Amino acid sequence: MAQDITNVSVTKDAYECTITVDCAVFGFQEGVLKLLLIQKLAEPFKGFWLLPGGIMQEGKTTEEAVKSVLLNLTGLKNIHQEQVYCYSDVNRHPLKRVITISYYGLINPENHPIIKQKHVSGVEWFRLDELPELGFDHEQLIKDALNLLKSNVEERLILGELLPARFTLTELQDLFEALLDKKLDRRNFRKKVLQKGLLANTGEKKVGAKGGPDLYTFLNK
Amino acid sequence: MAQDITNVSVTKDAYECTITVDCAVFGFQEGVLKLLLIQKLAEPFKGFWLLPGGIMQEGKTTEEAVKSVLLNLTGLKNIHQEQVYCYSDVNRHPLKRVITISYYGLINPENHPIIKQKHVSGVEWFRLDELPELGFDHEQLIKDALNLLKSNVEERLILGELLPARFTLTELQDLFEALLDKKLDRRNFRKKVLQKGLLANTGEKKVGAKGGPDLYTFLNK
DNA sequence: CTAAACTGTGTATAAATTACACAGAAAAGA
DNA sequence: TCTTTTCTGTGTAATTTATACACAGTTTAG
Repeated sequence: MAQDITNVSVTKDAYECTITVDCAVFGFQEGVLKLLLIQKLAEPFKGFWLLPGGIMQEGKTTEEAVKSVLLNLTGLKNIHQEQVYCYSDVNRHPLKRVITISYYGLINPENHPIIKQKHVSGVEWFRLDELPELGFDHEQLIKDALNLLKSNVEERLILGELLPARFTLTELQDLFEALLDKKLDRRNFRKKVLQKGLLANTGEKKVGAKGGPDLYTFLNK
Repeated sequence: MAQDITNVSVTKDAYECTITVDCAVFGFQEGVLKLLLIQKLAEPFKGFWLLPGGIMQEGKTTEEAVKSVLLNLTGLKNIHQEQVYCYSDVNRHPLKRVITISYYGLINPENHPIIKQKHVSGVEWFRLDELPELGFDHEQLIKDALNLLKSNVEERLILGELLPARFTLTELQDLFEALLDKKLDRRNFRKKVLQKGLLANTGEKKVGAKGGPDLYTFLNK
């Protein structure tokens, strides 16, 4: 019953399989959290909306593959990304066996114009409560990505590129409220995020804003 | 500058790469947390101690690959396992490009005798503070696995197979103290774990133990 | 220069966490 | 069998953390 070593050790002729990456790109737009989806032009799942995704090319890391995929499908570049999970069910893709590493990204859509590339029939931002029917197991990937996003935001203040280099605490709070989908008390919110020790008051004030709010930055970044 | 669709879409001839899995098997033995390592019989890293690991075979999920690898190298079977992270650096393996999905497992060594298989020169439990020099990037994998283990234990009471079906709160606390590497107050510990709502008092007492401690079980398992 | 909209702050209350001690139950040993 | 030892189970006071809440000062808009 014991199997041979060739079954587990890495050899030149070891079984290989295609690696794909999918990326849930979240954008904060008009005060609400949205998700970027593409519409497929070709089978499988032609016409369905999906997370942007694709194969990892030779010599690339999965992180580099995510960058390449996003550029090729949506025109997006320079996206902060976090790894979510590896999905390896055998029948995830109808054409051939693939393993998928999923990521999420966080961007400010104003800084990242999306440019539909020729091999997709649509690229659009969707409100999270108005998602269309999705292909593959992408509902699950989105759910998992959103959970990780929330815990990264709340516990580690990981906000990707949603904030400019210098920002006000109100801008930060608005973000929190949209991402976590709940209203927060201003004074308590400030106490909480400041005592994490990740923020520094620049001593400068934002001009052109009522009240003259202080500008903050992230300390270790 | 825009790349062609063939670079990202899944096709029959899409680039493929070997998938490996590594598993940090933690065991709770003699009141202390240990890690199971194997010693390699062949290059690369011949003679080095490593996490048990190996390739994913055709038609298997990564979870199944972990099971197969553990059986083939250590004789272990039926191990609770949790996915940790996917490592995709291009030069992780000297023989060829591989992508590694890492897992951790938690077992009670008394229930799982380890049987050195013929293609490894050693299989041993090591105390975490007495780990030998390790091959590959396994120091990093262990660090990441241990972090996830701790947060899974503390937040979600995920204890794998370290506990029998029915156990006393003292047994649970001893586990916590070993896994988290700190001393806990008995009364406060009880309040905390009980209010998670994951445990049920069976109403029975453990026989053969002083004090006649109550036996508990996990509710949803 | 007045009105409107925003910022920054402190305190009292509630909730959660921590520190701490003793009586009862079972086993071990005389 | 009874005395000692070792373990279990529990409550409360003190501290820390989280929550609810209001007003005076600053800036833009008109």
